[in-house]
Amino acid sequence: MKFETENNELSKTLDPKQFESKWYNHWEDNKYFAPKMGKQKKSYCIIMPPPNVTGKLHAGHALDMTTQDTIIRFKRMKGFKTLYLPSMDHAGIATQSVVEKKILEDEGKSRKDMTREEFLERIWKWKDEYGDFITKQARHIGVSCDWDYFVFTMDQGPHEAVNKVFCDLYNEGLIYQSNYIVNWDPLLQSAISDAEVEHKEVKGAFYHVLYSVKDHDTKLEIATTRPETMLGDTAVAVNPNDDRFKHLIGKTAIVPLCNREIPIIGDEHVDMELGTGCLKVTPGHDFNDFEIGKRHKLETINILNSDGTLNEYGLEWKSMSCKKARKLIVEKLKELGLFIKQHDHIHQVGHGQRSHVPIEPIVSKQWFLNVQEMASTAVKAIEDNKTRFYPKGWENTYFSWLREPRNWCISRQLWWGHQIPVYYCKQCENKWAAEHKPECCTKCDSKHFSQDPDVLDTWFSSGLWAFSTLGWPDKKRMKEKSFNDFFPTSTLVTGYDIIFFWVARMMMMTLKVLGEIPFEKIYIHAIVRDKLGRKMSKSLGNGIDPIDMIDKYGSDAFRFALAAGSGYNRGLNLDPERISGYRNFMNKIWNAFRFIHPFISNTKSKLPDIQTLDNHEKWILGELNSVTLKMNESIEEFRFDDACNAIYQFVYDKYCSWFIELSKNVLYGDNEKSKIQRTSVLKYCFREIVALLHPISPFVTEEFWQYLKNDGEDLLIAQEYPEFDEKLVFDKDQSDMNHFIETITLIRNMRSALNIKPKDEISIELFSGDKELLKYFEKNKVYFHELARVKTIVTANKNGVRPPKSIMSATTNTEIFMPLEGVVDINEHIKRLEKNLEKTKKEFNQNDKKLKNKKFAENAPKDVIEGVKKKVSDLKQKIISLEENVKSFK
RNA sequence: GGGCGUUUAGCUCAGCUGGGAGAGCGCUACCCUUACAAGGUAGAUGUCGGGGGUUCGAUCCCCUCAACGCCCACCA
Repeated sequence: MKFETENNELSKTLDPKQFESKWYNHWEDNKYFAPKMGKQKKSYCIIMPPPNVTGKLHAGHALDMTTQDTIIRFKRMKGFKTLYLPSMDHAGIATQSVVEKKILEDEGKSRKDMTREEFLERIWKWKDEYGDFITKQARHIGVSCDWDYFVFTMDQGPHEAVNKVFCDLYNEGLIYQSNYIVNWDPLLQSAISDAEVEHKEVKGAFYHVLYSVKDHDTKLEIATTRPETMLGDTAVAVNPNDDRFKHLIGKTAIVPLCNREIPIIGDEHVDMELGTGCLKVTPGHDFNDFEIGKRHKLETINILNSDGTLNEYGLEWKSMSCKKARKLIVEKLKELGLFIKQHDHIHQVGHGQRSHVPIEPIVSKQWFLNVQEMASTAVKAIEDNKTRFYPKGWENTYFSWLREPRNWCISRQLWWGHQIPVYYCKQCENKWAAEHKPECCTKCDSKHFSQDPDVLDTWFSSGLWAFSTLGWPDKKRMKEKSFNDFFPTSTLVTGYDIIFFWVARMMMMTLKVLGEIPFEKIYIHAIVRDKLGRKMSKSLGNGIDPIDMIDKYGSDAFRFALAAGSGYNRGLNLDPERISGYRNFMNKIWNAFRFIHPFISNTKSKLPDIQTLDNHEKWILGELNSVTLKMNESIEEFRFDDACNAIYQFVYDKYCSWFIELSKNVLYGDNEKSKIQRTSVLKYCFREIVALLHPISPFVTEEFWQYLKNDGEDLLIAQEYPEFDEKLVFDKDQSDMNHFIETITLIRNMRSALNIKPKDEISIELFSGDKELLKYFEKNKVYFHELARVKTIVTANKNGVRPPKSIMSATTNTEIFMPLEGVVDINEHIKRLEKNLEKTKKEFNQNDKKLKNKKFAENAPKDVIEGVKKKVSDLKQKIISLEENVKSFK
């Protein structure tokens, strides 16, 4: 027992470091995380959204993992066969950049100085070295995943899944190669998908330039934000309904600078109101223009190199960046007198999600996945409630992405990733897809063939994650991993920022490949921000490092803070102060435990016979029972905030503040029988508290369990989760106790207001119309002394004679009189009484008015009317007694 | 340009299908009372963003305005 000091006493403060890693190792080493069939005879599976291999645990991961682990531990205790499957993503672009940068820094070598094989070897080496850093950190969070199931997206299993799916979709014609305009990231020098483009507001300008018309003396004024792309213009377009220009359709315009002759065409797309009504068409570098180009069979000219600089079409500006060229070209146009004017223009420009540089629309040969049909199937699955979003509102985000999908560009010009399994024969120009590297060409048997150099978008393999992690497509592996038990998985837990990156794609791919939904529920949690609601970022330096927090406050407190902030909200503003608050909470529980510890060692954990329970015991068990219900319901529907509040309040306000305090008298008293009974109730409640809390804060609760468990009982992680019990509902005891608490609080309030020293004892007289309640007070005389230092107490019916010259206060059903003793500031007391009176009268009037309102009486439901009636009569009584007391002093 | 969301105590937020507003932290006063000062007891504070409407009754429903935030959209 590590907590005991030299004197064999438990230390006053809880030190999480004493047991966190101890318990994690113990759980892991003894296979407590492995799926095991429990009483539910059903399984429950969550797949961890794979963190990037380059990653360091950030607050978002911590929230992700905490909510997942809470659900898993809850379900495990409920008796489900649970699997929390840990995984990791190769994160193509991110990882390749990191490693490239590192090699450049260390050795001054770029990727181009190496062969593909050499480079990949280096990445794998890097991955082996740093790759499981994040999984080590995850253990500090306490994730109860079965590490035997760990999968990396580049492992053999997922690789086979990727290849199989690719080939099937290819053979079905859904994966195709096409020359199409794509988002080109000039820094990565790769195509990226639409989802990876972020639009940012950029201050630019409209440049007005003159194009001359061949054999015609008019000049066309064209407005553009990108004058440099005129070098790739292959048409000028006007709206065919535009009277200003329609006579020019069919004529030829001449592009300045390169003097290319291009047709003037009519296209409805041109907005007559915008710019000058004349549009330069650059099919090679603009999405709209590309479409126009297709419609009019225009030539497509690519004026850019893969790094975003101008190529030979750039003439004298060749090899310059677009930005630089733009400036010089504008100057040149000015010289030539072709420049009219420019004015500022703020517009949205696409930037690479990873590289943060402006993306260039470029026409290139890429692989695409036709998602049209898959998308509508995925929409339907949610519409039909086959899978549900929690909170439901996120459906809209999902739908908005899937209802107008553009085909997914899945090829990336990178080396790190799943290489596209398409092969090209050098002999016969055959092209085919194959799951396994072929021996020879499928047509001509030639051994001279090459594989497509591109790799797949990282999200392609992630899209298969719901089933490739469980062994698919290999029958043997699927059996080993109990595929049939765990697929479809139960709940997907993730942030809203990847609803379309990941959730939508898993839905599409899984429905397509297996014809089933990937998961039954989708819980979308908040995005973690700093306490001011700002995104955590490196540049702001406002990031919260989970490991720091765990170090400072303990994993349990950190987890509790995250859970307490998680419900159906979209943002979680994490303030370290809060974590520290919950650290205090953990310490509070610890000290409650320290108090009961000496009494419970020889006590049974079993609940005593209900018949023998006294009022206070029934009360606490009733309260415990409600909390149990609340916790079960809340976790079930992902309202972790409610669950945390419920247990927090129970522990602080019920168990510690009242039950333990009320128990002292019993425990230090002489009645052995009551003592034993009270001890077992204290212990029983504490065991339940610890069990209820375990899914949220696993370490400290497991530690407590060691002191609480019976001989032969397993660890807490393997115990059953408490359930609501109808036998433990005690309404009468609950309401009596509430009156009691109210009365005690009021007496304390009076003491405090009158500046009576905490140690001084007082006498009081209680008047009430409720005989039962008076009896209850009589029975609890001793506690008035314990809790409010009341020396003598007299109870009387409300018709009794009030003591003269007494300080008075009242709840709605009890009047409290405190005879004057010593020097008390009467004026102060009268002031207080009058304030109270005013407040009570106001409340009375409000309710009375309502009652007198005919329409209220006609329309309001009976129970509401009854409630108001009762309130009015109680308040009236209270007013009378307050007034009398005021009078007695005047 | 579309869509979504937020606006409740000093701060961060809860308030389910309408019956008179809550929590945590912070703050104030008094207490080192033998579980806990990472604590105890008591206390203060809100025109529930503005305006209008429906209703006997609105923080909750409808309309409108405002502020802030997020997402989507092909850069004329």
